[in-house]
Amino acid sequence: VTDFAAASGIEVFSPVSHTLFDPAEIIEKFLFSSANLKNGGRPPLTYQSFVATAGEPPKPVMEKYSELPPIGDTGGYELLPVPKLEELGYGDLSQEYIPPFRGGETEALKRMRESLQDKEWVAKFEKPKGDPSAFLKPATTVLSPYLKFGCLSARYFYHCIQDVYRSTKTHTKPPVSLAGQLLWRDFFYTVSFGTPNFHQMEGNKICKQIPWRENGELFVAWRDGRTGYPWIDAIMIQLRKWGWMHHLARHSVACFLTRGDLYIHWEQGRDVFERLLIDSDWAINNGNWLWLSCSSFFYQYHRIYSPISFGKKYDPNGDYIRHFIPVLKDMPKEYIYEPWTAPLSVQEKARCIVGKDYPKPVVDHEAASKECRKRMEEAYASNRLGGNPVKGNSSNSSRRKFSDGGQDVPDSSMSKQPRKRS
DNA sequence: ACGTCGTTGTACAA
DNA sequence: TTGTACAACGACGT
Repeated sequence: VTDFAAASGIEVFSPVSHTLFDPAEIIEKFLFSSANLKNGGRPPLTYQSFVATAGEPPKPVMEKYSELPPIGDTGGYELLPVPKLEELGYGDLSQEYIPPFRGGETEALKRMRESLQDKEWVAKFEKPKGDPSAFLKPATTVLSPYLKFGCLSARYFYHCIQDVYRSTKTHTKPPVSLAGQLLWRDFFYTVSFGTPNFHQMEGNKICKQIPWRENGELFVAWRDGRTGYPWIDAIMIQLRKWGWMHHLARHSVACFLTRGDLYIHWEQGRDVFERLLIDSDWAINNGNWLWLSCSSFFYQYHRIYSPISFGKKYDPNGDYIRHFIPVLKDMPKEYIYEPWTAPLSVQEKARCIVGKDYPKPVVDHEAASKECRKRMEEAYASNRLGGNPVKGNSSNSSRRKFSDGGQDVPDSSMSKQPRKRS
């Protein structure tokens, strides 16, 4: 677009303002950090090294906007109206269920202020401790869609959080703190910017090469919330209806689809999230799928979320499941996470016959997860044998590409390539 | 070359 | 609530 505009005499102004930091600058700084003189321009691949390199984010350029900035010289091209939903390919979605979130900057600022008002909550925020089954009042801010669409400035949000911290005695710290969540966002932007083919397994140097299984039937069951595991299905139905689920709920279903149970390619799950999430973000979505599938960033593939016990520990009564899967609403809590174990008389009384009103489980979690662990072990072993020279042996060929500005520099048509501030 | 440490597993014991 | 086995990865920094 930039090239086209330049060739057509259209003025282009691209400040870095969507993220806290300029990803290109972070990569540059990391290159010269003492321990990494020979890293070849690779972005920092751990959160810690990212935070250490990044330091404190710059202040927002402005805190108040009295009007939209003027549109520059369009070089004689006419301005088109904002496209309609149908033109964006969303005409087929029915409107029978209205999701609880509203768009826009006014809504974003209101939502942010409501969250930040509870200073103790902000100061004590710890991401892994949230309750993924909370849906009446979500355990997080749900500001991600507003950040994604530019309704809320990440820097403004960050500095408002810092203001709250200044007014409290103690506060949590990155990576778990609320401010730490914004740093995670920048972490994924930076790695995605500096990694060719970040959004796929093939040709992605930081991604484990894993022979995922093709299985259309299992994939569709997962996508449509028909796996027979109520916890998994409720999450996928919430995704379809709300376009949003709690972070740990996303973990549950992503693990289930990939290394935990179905052993299906993370790119397939990524596509579903990309399409249905109201906060879907190229860098963050791909980054988290790489993470959860143990393809990059995180490698403890024997740590598998249980589709039964994980949800149960937050919501033993199964209220979340009952809300999103009404057919299960009268299933006694003893069986709601495993309805196929309920005696037939119980199923009849609950008016929910497993296999008829609600699906039988598509896989046996015990057996499937065991098989997945084995497959992951094999995949990792073959990666070590040189299937994917992530490190070591072919150091030159794999590293030079980042630094010499050649063909493998991130494709500007794919990544949201930040420009230097002008 | 090697030690440290990593936002978010589970089941079980104490 | 905290600690342990399970079985053991890789980025980073010294």
